[in-house]
Amino acid sequence: MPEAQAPLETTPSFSPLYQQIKGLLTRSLQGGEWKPGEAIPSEIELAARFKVSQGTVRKAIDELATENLLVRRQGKGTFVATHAEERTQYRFLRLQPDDEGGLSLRRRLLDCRRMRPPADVARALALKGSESVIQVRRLLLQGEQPVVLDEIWLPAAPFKGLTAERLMGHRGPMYAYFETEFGIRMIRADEKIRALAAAGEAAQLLAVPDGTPLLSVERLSYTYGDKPVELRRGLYDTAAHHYRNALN
Amino acid sequence: MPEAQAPLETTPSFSPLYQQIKGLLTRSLQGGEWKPGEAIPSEIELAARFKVSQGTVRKAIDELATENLLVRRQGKGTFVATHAEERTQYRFLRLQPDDEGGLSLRRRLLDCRRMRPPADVARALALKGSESVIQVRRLLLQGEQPVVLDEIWLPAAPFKGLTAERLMGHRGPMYAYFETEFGIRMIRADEKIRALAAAGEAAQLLAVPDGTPLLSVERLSYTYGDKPVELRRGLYDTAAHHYRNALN
DNA sequence: TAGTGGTCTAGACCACATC
DNA sequence: ATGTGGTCTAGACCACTAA
Repeated sequence: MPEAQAPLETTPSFSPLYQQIKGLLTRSLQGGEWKPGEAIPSEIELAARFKVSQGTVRKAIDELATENLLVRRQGKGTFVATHAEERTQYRFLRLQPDDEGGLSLRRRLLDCRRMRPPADVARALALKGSESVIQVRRLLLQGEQPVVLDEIWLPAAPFKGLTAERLMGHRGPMYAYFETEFGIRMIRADEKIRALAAAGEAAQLLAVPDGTPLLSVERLSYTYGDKPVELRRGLYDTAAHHYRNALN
Repeated sequence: MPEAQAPLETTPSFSPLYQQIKGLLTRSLQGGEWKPGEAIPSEIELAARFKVSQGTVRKAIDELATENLLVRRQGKGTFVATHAEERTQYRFLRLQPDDEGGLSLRRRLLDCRRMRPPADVARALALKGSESVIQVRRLLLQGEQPVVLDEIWLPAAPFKGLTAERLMGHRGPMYAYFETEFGIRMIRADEKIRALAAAGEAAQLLAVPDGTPLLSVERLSYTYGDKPVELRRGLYDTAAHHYRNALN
């Protein structure tokens, strides 16, 4: 017979049980109890652990799945999302070739160095005054044609040990590398997009004339707990590609 | 005692009950049984109508709510979504001023005329050879500064009677006007974004020098049944604004 | 107070994957 | 055969809104 459940926590402020469960699951994810790609315990198991019904656990997991923190697979289990096994790669890159076709880009690492962050970078990453950062620059090429020039800023502390050689060495998405090597998983991002004219070194690297209009994409990526951990400034040559966005 | 429910439809192919309910609800929305802004019947009522449990109706409504076709309001009911009463207006416009502040734009109608569609427009709107279109052009201004130049293409048939005078006359979002005047509601859209250089009339209208990099935003909007009903080509001056996008 | 959506439970059964 | 997620039900109670 359904009875009002005992409150799971003696919090004074009200929040639905499944939200509390969701919080507990998030904490376990954040704390590394289950790693990217691994299965989390079954719904029944979690229900027993938290002393709630399966339906309540289910609703919590449902929300985490729509937020892309978890992935459900019928018959197999529920897994921690990972950038390593994305469907078509590129979880966050919205670039598409104009002529319907798959996007397959080669990477060319330009440089990777540790430095004091410019003021705006430090502000975006919410860094204290003394913390340094790692700057990575790279090109993405379609065949021989450069399409994207990326400038990536990472806080040096959590990415300690990141070097050009190691970056070169890995296969697959950079975000997958961050997961396995540094235990940092990007869960969402905000982008600011504008148009600007190619100039100087950027124009040279992208092999376009000075003054060519480029898409400027500034992406701030967050891990668990809404903590910003990556600032990425991309210049996209949209001569043969476009940025695709679905509005729902 | 829970029993396997009788199949609601004698469809040979399997689909969950709540998906079938969702389909029926969508058909009612499409058919205009409930109009934008109106309340749909309560969950209990719908459950009785469809001879399923409230939970099943609930799940169907949940999905339609996350797709922004319906809006739930606790204690009041479930309502058909409308562009008329959006939170911050601008359901689809992702433009934001660089300095944190609200976006408030004036509209200036440039022209509105009926014509044979260019081939690419006809293709995008999936028009037969003989159908004509209405082209609307307008400016959006921040104070005295033009920020957006829109070129809007609509199939003439469903928008029969649309004139410059009527467009001028209405208040509120254009999409709200389309709902009340023509019974056409935009439910989702796809955008293709690129950078290009201002030229000719567009540069003049936006009051920028020739060659100024602009954001080109091509939006194809869909009504119920994934039917494309509007092609909008916007040129955004990103000198003091940017296109904001959240990646989840 | 009545009506609506929101939460929670318990249990049955289905679909899928694996052994 | 077993275990996982997925669907469906029936019923109780909570939170919010409006008369």
